[in-house]
Amino acid sequence: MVIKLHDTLSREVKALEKRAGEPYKVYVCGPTVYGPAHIGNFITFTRFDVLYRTLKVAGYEPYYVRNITDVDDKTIKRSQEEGLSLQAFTEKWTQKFHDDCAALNLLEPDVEPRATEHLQEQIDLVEKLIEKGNAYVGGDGSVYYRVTSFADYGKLAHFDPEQLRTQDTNSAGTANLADEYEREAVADFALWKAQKADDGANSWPGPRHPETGERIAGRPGWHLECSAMSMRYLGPSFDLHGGGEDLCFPHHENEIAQSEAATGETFCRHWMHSTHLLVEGKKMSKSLGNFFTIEDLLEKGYAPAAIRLAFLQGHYRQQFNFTLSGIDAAKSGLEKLEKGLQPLLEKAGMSREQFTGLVPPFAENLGAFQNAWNALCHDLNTPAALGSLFSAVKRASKQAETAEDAQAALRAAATLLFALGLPLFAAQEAEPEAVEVPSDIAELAERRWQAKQSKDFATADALRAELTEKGWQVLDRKDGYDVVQA
RNA sequence: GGCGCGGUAGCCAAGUGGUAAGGCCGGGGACUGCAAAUCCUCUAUCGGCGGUUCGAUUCCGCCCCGCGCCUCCA
Repeated sequence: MVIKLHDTLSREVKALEKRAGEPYKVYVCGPTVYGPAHIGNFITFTRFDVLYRTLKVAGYEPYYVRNITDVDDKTIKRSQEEGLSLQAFTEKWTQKFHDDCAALNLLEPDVEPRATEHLQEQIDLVEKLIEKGNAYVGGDGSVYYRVTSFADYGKLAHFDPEQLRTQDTNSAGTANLADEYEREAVADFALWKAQKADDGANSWPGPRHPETGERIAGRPGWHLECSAMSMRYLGPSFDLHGGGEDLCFPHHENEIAQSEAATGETFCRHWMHSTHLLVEGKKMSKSLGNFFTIEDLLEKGYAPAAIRLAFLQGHYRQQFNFTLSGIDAAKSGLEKLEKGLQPLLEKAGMSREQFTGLVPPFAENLGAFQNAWNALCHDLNTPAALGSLFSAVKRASKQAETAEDAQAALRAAATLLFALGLPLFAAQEAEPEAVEVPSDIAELAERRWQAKQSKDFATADALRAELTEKGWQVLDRKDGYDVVQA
């Protein structure tokens, strides 16, 4: 099956081309580990996870690289504030990131390179750019990329190069001239930042100065690590590169400039960007109280699978409004899917464990689930896929006549659920039990049961009302009853 | 200012030149003494005004409203 995706560079929905005999090479810009990632970060990573899974199911044999940026202004500053070494600090947050990824059922990338572990590749790249005339040492001793040396600069973000060169204010309206003496042009960006006093111990011998031949102490600039690491693991030209929409410019634009100037080859054939989310209708911010980490949501009692489903209810190129009530809705939806599959499991003679143990993909007709799959293949349309998935579960239950039918439908369902990364039947361990029923409540419930047994419904109803008032609910069974908190 | 996106039922959200998927919530019904659960079922002419067309929610133009990037924020 061919997957089609919108490409930022051409601004078209294009078929992804798998090169025979080669894996499909994907690079996604991972987190900068200076604190807990928030749901905005994770909706992006979840979307790329769905892409990765979909590529797997479709037979693209994806090779997925997602980096960890563990050196920049923020990581250095915060580690110093906490009195930790950069390494210890970033390790802590990397671990936290991994925990959250696992909670959200994100598959691990094939490689997860860290910036500080690939300094040599970055230094080599800078030296090559200096050598080719694309980079220079600025007034402050840092190495800058000469934007005018790259004719295609601006092609990804579709910005006018001339305007970029001459733009003297940024979008906040502030002057863009702070370091005009350090750089030749305002659009030039740092490849290697010369050591500063407040960098502390976070300095490495860098590229050689073109005149003195001495290594410039400092640290890599932003953008550089992604060029160096993507080419290290995927080669000078690979298939797909992605990240959040904010990375389109300047980050990805600069990656292209660095990489293509150095290699002369097309850096990447397809660019995918994930639109930012709104939370409760507003841009997420701490002051508005709508800023959430995964941990925040888990502490509020939301199930990770419900969070994931809520993420997928929106299309990756469409502005999406994430809400807490949306997670509740997703939770109900998840339960509906599980209940909807029950008749198929029974007909197929399959247990829940056997079902969740199925390892897709299955190369066969997807039957009722074909539409859902088609939606995923068409620009990763997860909302449409989910819509079709719900319909398909219902339809498959009705249509399945034999155990074989049911089994085939379940394999198809498992394939779709794998692609979406939705773990069903996983939340069972969260059963209540722990809640103790107070003795007075238990006594009221027992009296109601006795009243009911003796057909004294008036008393039974009165007792039920009393229990409800106290926040408890009686659920009758054929041979008894349960008492739960309302 | 430059580039771009969106406005579809109470909420979330697909989609199509020929009168609109799905999910949540809510209503009605069936079934249970009641309740819960379950099952069935119901709820939109697609921001406004023009144009093209046999026919537009879907194409074009204008307008209104909301939003994103151009800030080392995914």
